[in-house]
Amino acid sequence: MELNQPADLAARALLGRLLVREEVRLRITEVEAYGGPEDSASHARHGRTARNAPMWGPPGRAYLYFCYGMHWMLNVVTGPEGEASAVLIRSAEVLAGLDRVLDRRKAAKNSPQLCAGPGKVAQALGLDGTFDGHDLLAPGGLELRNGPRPVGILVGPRLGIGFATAEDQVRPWRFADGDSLAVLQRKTLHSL
DNA sequence: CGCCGGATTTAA
DNA sequence: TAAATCCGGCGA
Repeated sequence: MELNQPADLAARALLGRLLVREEVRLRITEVEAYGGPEDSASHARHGRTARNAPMWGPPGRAYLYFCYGMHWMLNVVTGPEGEASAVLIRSAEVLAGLDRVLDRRKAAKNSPQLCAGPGKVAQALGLDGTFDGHDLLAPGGLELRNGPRPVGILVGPRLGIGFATAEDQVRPWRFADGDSLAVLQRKTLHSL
């Protein structure tokens, strides 16, 4: 699964792939690439720390972090071991296990936006810090599997990175399935 | 050691 | 538009 390559390329390769945990199956519809210390928007921007250590690990592992004091974010580690990069899973569609997802997502109704947003994706899968470093390519727990690739891909700047340099803020490292409704801020995206 | 602010979501 | 809510990273 082409994860051992630069984050932006790996990010595109992750669109359409599946995240499976027990009866819940999600199809990835939106992602964002984050690079190493040279990327001022990345958690790796201050170098290696206990929190971001998984980003330097082998590709195909999970990197989970807690944000805004209430949300877990799921990333797929990419690139060669020893170099920091990861792909944030931003949105997904529910292919199976809808009852379980609705139960976990509390008040949410079954709309195309049910898992549109990184916090929502992690919540739908019931993820937390115990999945940090988990091998997504091995059977058991949370698994990443092949799925139907998107026909058209949309590209645009990453969201929520106002703290980054102007250059990194406009870097077109957000990717989405052009045919999916589970995508945030469609207006800021354009065809690849 | 204390402060600042964040790869967000939700409801008003 | 703002509140919820907490910990990582930085400066002192």
